[in-house]
Amino acid sequence: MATINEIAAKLGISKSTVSRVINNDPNVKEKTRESVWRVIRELDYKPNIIARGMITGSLPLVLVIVGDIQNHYFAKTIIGIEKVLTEKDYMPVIYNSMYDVEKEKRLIRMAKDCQFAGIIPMTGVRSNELEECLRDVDCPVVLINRELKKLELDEIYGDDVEASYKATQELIDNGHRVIAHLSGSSTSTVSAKRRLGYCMALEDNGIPVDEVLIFEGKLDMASGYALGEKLFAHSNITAVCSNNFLMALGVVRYAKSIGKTVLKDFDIACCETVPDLYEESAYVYAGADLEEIGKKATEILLKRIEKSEEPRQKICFPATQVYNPKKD
Amino acid sequence: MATINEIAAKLGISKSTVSRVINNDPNVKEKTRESVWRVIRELDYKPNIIARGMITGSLPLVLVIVGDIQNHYFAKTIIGIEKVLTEKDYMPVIYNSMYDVEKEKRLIRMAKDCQFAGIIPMTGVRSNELEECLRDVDCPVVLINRELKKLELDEIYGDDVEASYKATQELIDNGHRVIAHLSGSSTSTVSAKRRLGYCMALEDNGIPVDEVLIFEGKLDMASGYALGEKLFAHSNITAVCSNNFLMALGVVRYAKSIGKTVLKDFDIACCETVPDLYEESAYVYAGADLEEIGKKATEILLKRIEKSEEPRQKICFPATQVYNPKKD
DNA sequence: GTGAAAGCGCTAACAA
DNA sequence: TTGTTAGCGCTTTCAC
Repeated sequence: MATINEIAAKLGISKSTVSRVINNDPNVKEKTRESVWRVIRELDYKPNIIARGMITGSLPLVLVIVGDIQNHYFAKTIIGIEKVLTEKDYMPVIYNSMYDVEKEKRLIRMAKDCQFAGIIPMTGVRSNELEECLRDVDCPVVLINRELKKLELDEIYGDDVEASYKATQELIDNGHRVIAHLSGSSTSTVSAKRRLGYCMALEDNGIPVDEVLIFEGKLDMASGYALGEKLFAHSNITAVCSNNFLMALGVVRYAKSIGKTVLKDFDIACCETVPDLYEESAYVYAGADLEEIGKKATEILLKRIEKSEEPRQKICFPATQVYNPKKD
Repeated sequence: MATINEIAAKLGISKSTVSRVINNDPNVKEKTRESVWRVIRELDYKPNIIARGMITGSLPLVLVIVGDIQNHYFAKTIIGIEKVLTEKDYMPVIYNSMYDVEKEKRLIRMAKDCQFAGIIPMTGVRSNELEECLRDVDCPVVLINRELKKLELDEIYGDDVEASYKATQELIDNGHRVIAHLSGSSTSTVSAKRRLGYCMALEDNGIPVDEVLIFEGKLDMASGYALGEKLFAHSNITAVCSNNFLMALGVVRYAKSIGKTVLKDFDIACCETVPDLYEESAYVYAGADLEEIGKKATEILLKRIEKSEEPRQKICFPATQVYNPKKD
């Protein structure tokens, strides 16, 4: 690997000048600049990121923590993050925590030790310990879809209350009155908001909230399947407002196993956008544009990395993507 | 952040001794060692990974390239990789290429520039350019489920021919004779092998291979859905051997849209293990244990990073996980 | 416009 | 068993 020294030696100039050229310092004579670039190309020189990192104190790496990589909710957001990051020569480091706070803490510490340029935590788990951990890092942090009350961080999030409200409203519009809600853990901010939107929509339509109709589970398909069993034990339930798509899939799978069919025997809604193939399917849904959320968060993170002193931002993306198979 | 110098100063010893303690050099008096550790704890000292990296020439980061993070095939393997890696204080850097060779090349170059400790490419795309790119890196590389003929690299892979063979055999055992095959791109080694296993099983059972029954597509659900339409145009097809699970899901979804039901109207098999919730479902499948593959590959990579001079390894994991809903 | 020199935090010879 | 020294490749003063 060629170094800055070799280039300097080859041209009979000092390495400072070479460094200036690499870093686009204007104080270099045009001729010198050109000859340096020429040799850089000749020698296929690549700056040593680690050596540079030692001085600048950081590496061009951004840690992105997601709860479950198989969940399209995270996957779609990651697409947006990656687009912005790689464009600016930063490298996304995706970490799949499986909602395990200990794992997340461990990775954040590693990112700190490796002097990452930034961190984007995207899991919805509230956790004091994690908050402590995040307070200790010395790089910018932008939160996606989560709040950390004690920390003054930029926050980008979809309007989950609105999404859930709209999804529930669609079910009500379809004529349903006994609507179950599948919720995630109550320690998740996102889940809490979606539960709230569901309750608000019911109340605004004069339907009393019945706690018995709210089922709590994990956010995966298996959990949806398990809750499906409990849920259909209530013979009077005609619709389900599911926290997320994966759980909804699980419910539909269970329903099928007992001979019930979506749209015919019951309606089901998700409080988030669905994977592409399901965009015009039997699922009612309402949610924000996840890729845009990912992009926006990353843009803000990059600005912070470049030491922007803008005031703290809290950006809410409305639930613009709404679909109801019985309407559209 | 405390440094090695502060610790040395505080104890009135040299930084070399501190460095020795940190790196578990046996040539340190027990008393000295203890006092150093005490101060390390007092000052909450963390070694600067970047500074260390400058000397050792590498960072404790391993790049893992997958084609599609939403595909459980990759996700399951990643679980195994992450377990081994974090245990040894390495950090997994997952990159989701969406099967885009350009993106992969870019990330590999970044990993090289950042002096990553190792790379695990897991996409099945054959590509000369990628091969060039991988030849240039100076860290160990272990391949999962892919071959690079020109490079002498360790390779860990599931026996895809066997998986496909077994899956097809199960369909034949169920009485099928007109079995379609959904294949991935022919530039993918894995896809080519699965196609081969399908053909071999047919031939071994005296069923001539009919090219018309082989459909090529992308490896996602949408593609399966699209191919479903072509496929069911052949009214005589009674079973489908799908390259992967996502495509199979797509087919089943399309089938449903035209009123066809799995197990009743047709059988479908996947040449890989399925996500947990589908382990005892309507899908026939055969495949290797993906988590084990991930673990094994990572163990070998770690050994290479520690300069093990073992001969090159090619480890094949047989398709031990077989399921047929009509048998079990 | 350019160069010389210091130094980031650490490891690894070599010396004692 | 420990200390001294050099240096990894780069950026960044500070002179000139």
